[in-house]
Parts: sequence; structure tokens; C-alpha cells
Amino acid sequence: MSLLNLKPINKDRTLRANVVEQLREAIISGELAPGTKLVESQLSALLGVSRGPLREAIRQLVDQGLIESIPYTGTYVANITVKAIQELYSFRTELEQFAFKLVWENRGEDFRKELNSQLEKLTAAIKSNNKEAAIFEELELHNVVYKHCGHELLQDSWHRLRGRLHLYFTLHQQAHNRTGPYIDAHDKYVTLALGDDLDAMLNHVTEHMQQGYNKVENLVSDIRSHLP
Amino acid sequence: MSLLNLKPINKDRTLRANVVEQLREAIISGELAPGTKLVESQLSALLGVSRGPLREAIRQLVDQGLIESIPYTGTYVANITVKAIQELYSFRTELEQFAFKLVWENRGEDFRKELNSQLEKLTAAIKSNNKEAAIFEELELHNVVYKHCGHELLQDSWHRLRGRLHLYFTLHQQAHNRTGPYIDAHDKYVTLALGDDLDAMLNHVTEHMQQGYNKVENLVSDIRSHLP
DNA sequence: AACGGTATGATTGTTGACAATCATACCGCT
DNA sequence: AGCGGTATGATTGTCAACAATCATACCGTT
Repeated sequence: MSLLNLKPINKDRTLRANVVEQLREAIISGELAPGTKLVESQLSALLGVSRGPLREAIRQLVDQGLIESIPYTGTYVANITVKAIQELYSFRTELEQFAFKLVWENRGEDFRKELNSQLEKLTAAIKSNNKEAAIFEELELHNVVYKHCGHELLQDSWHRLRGRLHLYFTLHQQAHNRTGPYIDAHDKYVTLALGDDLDAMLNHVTEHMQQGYNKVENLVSDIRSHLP
Repeated sequence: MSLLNLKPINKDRTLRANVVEQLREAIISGELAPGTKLVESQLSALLGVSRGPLREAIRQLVDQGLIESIPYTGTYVANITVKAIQELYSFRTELEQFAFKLVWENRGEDFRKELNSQLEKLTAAIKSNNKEAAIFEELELHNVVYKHCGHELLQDSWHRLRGRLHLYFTLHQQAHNRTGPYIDAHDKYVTLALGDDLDAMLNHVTEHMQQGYNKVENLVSDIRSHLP
């Protein structure tokens, strides 16, 4: 049995899990704009689900920072603020540096393969001008690093950020309708990630994040001007 | 109105919030041992609450890592593993170093006061041999740092770890029935935190965490031998 | 005895109805 | 007009009953 490469089956086929997935998708794709009020009765009808599982799903998304809830008043798609963006990027910098420190001595052939393969997918998506895919593949590229750390807590933490990050990317893309100069940046990222200089990589992470931050920095005002 | 020092009122007086609080308290105090199966009908009867809010509370505690849930099968108080402890401590090291980097240039008089006052409380609790209080005050001491960062994401992340950390401390204390040499360690911690050498502080955090880790390292086997 | 299949009981998942709470609009007063 | 108070409608919070799923024990077969 050398082909014992089976993924753990997802037994979580509860309604709640499906609702989480659907809502998450709707939010990070921009379909549900930030600040939108989520009325339980409407949503439950829309999803063909009772309010019970819906509420449980909402609780989960609140913990992921995608939804804000005020008791007896309402639940809203998380609003975007400058501070939230700053925090996300500074925090993410620390997380990713930690990830590289962890993975550095354990980078094997599979790590290298996955990273390169993911870079190709990202490049292809950008070249074909498929913006949604480009966003997804960029996040997947970074995800490779976290996945190979073998650090569940770190991975969970990253997954928590990922949703909001995805949302910011989407909103930025919708506001400017251009993908930006991603390719070169990620070429260097991967090269360094497969190289021998950890410090150089860590510095590049800081720099890489700073670039990303600069891109979405004006998101708040951009959005206000685009969707008045 | 110079005495405008009012805390934001907690409008979250829903049953769900109360249940979260109660369950969290019961778990981190060791009242509900790790691995305990939580049967919804029993719990809801015990708490005098219906299963609806209880289930929502469980969802929240699952996200905090204090409860594990397997669909259609059962929910259990999170089990303790060596890997989980390692991850918690390594992750916490990064978090706290990040916190000090953030707070360093913004340490004001209030920061210093709170830190000292909290150290006194911790010392008092240890000297009076009040073990539960000592654990709480130690966590509160570290909490001061996170609180003054003004970084919500970091604070949320810390709060997520705090519950599990509290649990580990409690179990360690119950297994060995001694508080350990906390005082000196935290004296130095506070001294450095109020000093001028950030690098020294960061190094001490690593060291401090390592000490903490060493203490709870054998928790898994300890527990197995104490509660067979 | 070991294995495969099946019935049973318990537990979780889900639902629709009911109660508590809040935001809005309206009215009267100053 | 501006302010305070009150009724109303909508929405969230909560509950108790029903359905789906799973773990266990039992039984027959090989």
C-alpha cells in the first residue's frame, strides 16, 4: 500500500457547515458588501435552511471576523476600516515570518514542488486576466508555506486572516479593476523561499507585505467613492 | 467631566454569552476534565437553558479551541497533547514578542503603573498560596502588555490562547499541587519590560516561555498517571 | 472464534412557533 | 421647531418537538 495518500474525509456535511461555506464565499467575493445587514429570516429563506443552523453558522463567521453581531439588534457583514487593514497586514507579517522560521529546515522536495506549481497557477491566472482566480491562487501560494509548517495553531490563525484578506483583495480589484504587478513580486518571493538565506526571506516578507498594504491602504476611501 | 472613565457596557446579556462564560470557566478550572463528553441534553438541563443557545455557545468554544466537536457523534472537552502544548508555547512566544515590539515606544505612565500593580497582585496571590488566583493574575500580568498594544487582532489572538493556557496551568497545578518558582521569574520580566533594552526583553520572552513550557511539558503523562 | 449484517437506543441536527428586545415613527408638550 | 414619551412593527433570542445519524449490542453465518 504505497499509495496511501488519502485525505481525511470531510464528515462535516451538516447544514451549518454548508451555510458557513456559502456565506463565506458570498462575502469574500464581494457579493455581500461590507456593512450589509444580514436578516436571519431572509437569509434562511434564501438558503432554504431554518434559522437554527444559520445562527450557528453566523456565530462561526463572527469568530472569523467576517461578520459583526450586535445582540438583539442585527448582524452585519464586517466593515472595512484603515485600522483593520493595518492590523491585518502587520499581524500577517509576523505570522508569515514565523512560518518561514518553522519551515526553513524542513523544506523538502514536496515543498519545492508545491511552491513552484502554485506559482505557475498564479502566473497563469494573472496572464489569462482571470482576476478572481488570481486572488485565490495568490492566497494558495502563501498557504503552501503555512501548510508545510505542521503547526496547527499557526495554520488556524492564518485561515482566520485569509478570509478577510481575500475580501480586501476582492474589494481592491473591484475598485480599480486591474490586477496589478503581481508576477515579479511573487517570482522573487518563491526564489527566496527556495533559497538559502533565511534572513533575506524574512526581510522580503516584510517588504512584500508592505507592498500589499500600500496597495489596499486607500481601500476605505476608494470604496466610499465607488459605492456611495 | 474628568472622571469619564466608564467601560463600555456589556450589552451581550444573551443566554448564549452566559453559557459561554460558564462553560469556559468550568473547563479552565478543571471542573470539566479534558476528554469529557458533553451531552447537550444534560448540559442544557444542568444550566437551565434550552439546547439552542447552548449549541451556539459550543460553536464559540470550539473556535476557541476549548471544545472539539464531531458532527452527529459528540462534543468533548479538548484533549491535551504534547504537540498542542508545544504549539501553544511557540506561538505564544511570537505573539508576545510582537506585542513588545508594538508597545515599546508607546509605554506610558499608565502602562508602567498597571504592570507594577499587576505584579503586586500576582506576588500577593502566590505568597498567600492562593493557586487559582495566582494563575489568573499571571495571565493578567501578560494581558497588560497585549492590552496596551492597541492591536485588536493581536488581542483577540491572545485571548484565544489564554483559555487553553489557563487550562494547562490549572492541570499542572492540580497534578503537582505546587505553584512553582514564579515570583523571581516575573520580577525580572517586569523589570525588563519597563527597561530600555528591547532585545533583552525579546530574548527574555523566549526564555520565559521556554521555562513555562518545561514546566508543563510532562503534563500529558502526568495527567494520565494521576487520573487513570 | 471471527466476521458481516442488522436492530436498537441514544445523541446530534433541524425545524417552526413563541417571547424578549430594539428601532422607527408618531404624538403631544414646551 | 425641538424635545420627551409612547405605540408599533420588525428582528433577534429562545424554546420544545421531530428527523437524521451514529455507536453498541446482538445474531447468524462461515
